[in-house]
Formats: sequence, structure tokens, C-alpha cells
Amino acid sequence: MEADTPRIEEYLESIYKLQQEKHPVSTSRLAEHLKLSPPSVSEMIRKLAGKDLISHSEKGICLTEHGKTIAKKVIRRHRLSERLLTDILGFKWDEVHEEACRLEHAISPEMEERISESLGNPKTCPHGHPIPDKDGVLITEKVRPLSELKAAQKGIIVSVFEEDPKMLQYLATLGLMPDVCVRVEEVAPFGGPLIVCVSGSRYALGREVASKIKVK
Amino acid sequence: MEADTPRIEEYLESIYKLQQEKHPVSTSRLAEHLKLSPPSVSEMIRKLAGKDLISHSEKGICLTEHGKTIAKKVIRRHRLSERLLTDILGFKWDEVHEEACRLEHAISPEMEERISESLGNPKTCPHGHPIPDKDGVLITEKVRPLSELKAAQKGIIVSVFEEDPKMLQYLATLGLMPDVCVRVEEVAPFGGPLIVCVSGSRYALGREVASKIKVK
DNA sequence: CTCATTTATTAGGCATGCCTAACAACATAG
DNA sequence: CTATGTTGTTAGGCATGCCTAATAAATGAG
Repeated sequence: MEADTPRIEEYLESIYKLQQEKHPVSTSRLAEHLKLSPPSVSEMIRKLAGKDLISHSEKGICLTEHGKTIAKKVIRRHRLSERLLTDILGFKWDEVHEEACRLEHAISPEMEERISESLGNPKTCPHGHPIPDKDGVLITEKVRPLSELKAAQKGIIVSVFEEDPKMLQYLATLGLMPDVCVRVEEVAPFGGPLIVCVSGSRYALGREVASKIKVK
Repeated sequence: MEADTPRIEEYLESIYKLQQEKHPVSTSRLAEHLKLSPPSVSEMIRKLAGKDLISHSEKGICLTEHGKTIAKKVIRRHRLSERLLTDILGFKWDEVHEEACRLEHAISPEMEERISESLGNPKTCPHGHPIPDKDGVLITEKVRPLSELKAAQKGIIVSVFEEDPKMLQYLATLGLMPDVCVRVEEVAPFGGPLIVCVSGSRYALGREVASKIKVK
């Protein structure tokens, strides 16, 4: 009934993330995200559908309840791993994603719980994303991208949708991390940058980047 | 030149352990240890020899320098993982082996170093086996099995060559763990049990078990 | 010395997951 | 309406690592 491999976990996790980002999830989008060829993904999709982990209709790839449960377990292990790496082993937030991608498949349910306990049951990963609890319950705050704020509006950073180490390093030097308050000073027209104020300093921020920073 | 997979790591690690236990390492012994069929092992042995990780002569399977280096890296990661599990995450010594078997293949050199540093560069795993340093240098104490002690002799436990959780739990209830002093009260004849004294209590201990406990 | 057992290998398969090349199905721009 | 591009699938392969059955070689017991 279960029949799970690390690859299947990887696919389900990706599908979960992509469907959060935007519906529907297409074969090509998934292939790109996993860095695989479309036919490889096509094949696996058929297999996952056969295991009742996803449904594959006209309107794209959707996780079934069972598939969603597994995906959230993997995400929980991923984000707990990241917290372990930053809070206990002293990694910086830009160094943890790749490492966690490997750890998430090597962690038993027991270890998952021990990590959570040892860290005081953290609610989010270092990038601000919520950690599903052990029953798969996921608390999502109502947020909007920084790029949608108008001049003079402000918000508190909740999360940063970015995995690229270089970009995360850059954001850290600006102090753009969860729980930090940002104020938009100015929005340049024609899709130009935002001028933001973070703890006393002013920076110009591209729209692209700003859209990945979620504030409340 | 490298070309490494988790399976190859697993084989090299097993060969290293088996050759420490007893020379020479045979295909069948390796197959039994890895819980694989002899032909599967035979095949992999040929592959490992082709990669210059082992030599396969009349007198069994031997690691080359290169193979030994990799094996020690894996063992380092395994034992550091065990320490992480006991010292930081609160696992008991009988719960860590299997978990570490998965972690050892998921840990980057960076994480390896961070674990070591965070734990104060531990010299042994929870079972008393030495942890190779980052250059692969391994300090081995001169030890002998508890089973070789005569009546009235005593020693300090250095390590316990056992992975079975049940047995480790049992030994822990007797207090037979590294750094503990044991005195042999009596040795029953005809391969019978040893009567040992540990921190004030007396226990009868089978020869088989006693041979796995190394003392100095 | 011979028969039997253990030990190692060859032969032939299979599942998993990946690939490229080729084709089909659809949207849309001109 | 046709040409072009995007998207998805089939077809055919390949590498990795495992298996069983059969065979060959070495060891040991009577």
C-alpha cells in the first residue's frame, strides 16, 4: 500500500510545492523543477497515478489525499532538517537547502520527532515557511508579496521563496529575513525597482526579488 | 576518478569492518553481512576492483589505499552521526545504528565537520569505537576481549562490538558500557559463562557476549 | 582417493529511473 | 487556413544493482 522510494518522495514534494506556487502543475513544469527530461517525468507520473498518489486529468497533476500526506511528511523532514542545520550545527540560511534535500530521505519518524522536540517544536524553517506538524497540519499565514506594497506601506517579512545560495546571501546582507520590518519608500514605474527601508537603511530592490519576499 | 554511489560506500564500509574482525574477507562473508546473494556481491566486487577500490586476490578481498580512505570517511560519518543522535537528539545507544546507516550517505563534508565541531571533536562513537579524524587517521587502543580475562583480573571497557538493539539494551541494564570498570570474579569451565562484577553488582555473562566487549 | 560440502562465478533476468528521437495534439500568429 | 511552437507521449535504450539456477573449483571427511 505504501511502496515508497526517495525518488517518489522527491516527485511528490515537488508537485506539492509547484501546486502551491501556481495551478495547474504541468509535466513540463515538473520536469524543469526536477531537472529531468519530460518523458522521464511522464513515465513517473503514470506510475504515481497507478499508486493513487496523484491524479492526472485535463487540468494537470494533482496530489491525492494520500499523496498530499506523504508530501507533507517529506516537507516536514526537510524543514526540520534545515532548522537542525542552522540552530544546532551553525549553518547559515543559504547553506541548508541542498543538505536538507538529502537528509529528508534519510530521517526516520523517530528522528523527525526528536529533532522537533530538541528544537522546541519550531513552527517554521529558516526561510520562514511553515513546518507541518506531525499530523500533517500546516498553518499558513495570510501574506502578500513585498512587490505588491505601495509607497509608504510597510510589512513584516514572513518568508522568502528562494533557494539559490547567492541570492539568500545577498538578502541576508540587506537584513531581508523573516520577522524583519520593511517599509516601501518608493515604487519605480514601468516595472522598475522598489526602494525599501530596512532597519534604517535604504535599498533598491528588483521586482523579481521583491515578489519572492512575502510580508504580512 | 571518484565515481561513488551509496552502495559502493556501503560495500567499502562492510569490507573495512569485516577485515578488522578477521582476515581474509570472503565473498560469502561479505554477502552475509550485507544481506545480499553471493552472485550480487561477486558482481560488485569485480566492479570495485575495476575502480581500483579493492584488490581481489587468492587471499580474499582487500581495500586499496583509495578504498580504505573512502571507507574511513564513511565510518567517520557513521560514528559522528551516532554521536549526534545520542548527544544532541537524546537517542539511546541501542537506537542509533540503523539511523546512522542512512545518515552516513546523506552527509556532506561540511556537515561532517560541523557535527564534529559542535560535539567538541569526539574521539569515539557511543559504542566506544574510534572516529577517524578528518584526514582519516584512526587511533586504536590496545584492547582484548573481556572473555580472555582470568578470574580476579579487571579492565575498563573500551568498546562493544554489537549492533543488535536488544543486546545493547541488555548490556546497558547491566551497566556494561564504555569507560566502566569490570572485574572477572570467576570463569566457568567448558566454555561456560563468566561471573563479572560491575559497579558492585555481579552478573553471569556468556562467552559469546563477553568476546564482543573489549577492555583495556 | 573419492564423495560431499562449501565457496565463487557465469548466465540470464528483472525493476527502477533515467535518456534521446520521433510523433501527435493543440494553440496561436500571420 | 496554414505554419510554428509548445506540450505530452511512445518507442527504444541504457546503467545500476539486485535475483535465481546452474556450474566450476576448492576443501574436507571417511
